[in-house]
Amino acid sequence: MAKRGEAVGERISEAEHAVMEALWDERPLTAADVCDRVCGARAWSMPTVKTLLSRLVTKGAVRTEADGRRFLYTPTIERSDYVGHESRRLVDRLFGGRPASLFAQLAESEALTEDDLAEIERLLKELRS
Amino acid sequence: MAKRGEAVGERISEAEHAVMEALWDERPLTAADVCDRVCGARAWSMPTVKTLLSRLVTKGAVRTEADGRRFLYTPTIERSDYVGHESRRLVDRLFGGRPASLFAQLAESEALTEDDLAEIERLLKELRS
DNA sequence: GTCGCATGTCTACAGCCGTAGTCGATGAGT
DNA sequence: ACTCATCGACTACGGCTGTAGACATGCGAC
Repeated sequence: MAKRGEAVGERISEAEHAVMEALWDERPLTAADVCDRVCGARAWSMPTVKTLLSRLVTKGAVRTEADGRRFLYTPTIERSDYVGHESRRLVDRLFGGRPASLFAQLAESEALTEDDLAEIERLLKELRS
Repeated sequence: MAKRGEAVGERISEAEHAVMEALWDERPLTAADVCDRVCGARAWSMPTVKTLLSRLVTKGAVRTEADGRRFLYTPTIERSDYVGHESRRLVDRLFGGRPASLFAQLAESEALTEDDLAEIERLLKELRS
């Protein structure tokens, strides 16, 4: 069994992630706001969004703030942290922790466009400065 | 609901992935062989491995071949395909499909060692040749 | 003051995942 | 031939995930 994380370490599922994206895009949001942003794309109903939000609150990834009788939801973890965490997880799981292997994989599978290459080159130079 | 893939498109879970790694490392293997390779690290029992193997067979990720009364298990999908698929999934989900953003993220979070940078630089040059 | 609508909570339920036990069949040794 | 160890198949079960219905409650309009 995977180790159970502490405060912010709970795994965020795919559906929950969609809700997080909405909250990262703009915060705070009410449940209705979130539904406006995701119910179209995922064909969800309000109850579904409510469930996901409360699960996220339970997991500690989202915080609520009372606003009259309703809640305003705010993410407690930042997108960059989440993204960084997930990226490292992938690199560890599939590339033995070596980011260069990931890069090689992307290159080999021709997933890199000329723009990507140029951008990466630019970043590399920047890092070397 | 996520779309249900056809022949080889079924999602492979984390535990199943560990079994796949063993099979990618050497094939074909019997269930006992697989257990030898993973039961230590994951503290699994034989029945667990058997279950995972049959689920993988059901999902079409592993093929069996009779050998007397036992089975020899062989992966039907290659590791590089799986790894490429998962990488692209991550890039799509978290980086808007732009690999350069992934790279930027890794750089920013200081997940790149000097060796990684050198290696990536080398690969870049190679691609440009 | 009453009624309805908006909102969160609780409950539900099927399917997948992690983990494992049990059982029937079958090949191997005696 | 008989027994025993193996091996796969079937069954199990609690937890998580995706999805949603029912319900209580309380603000806002009249």
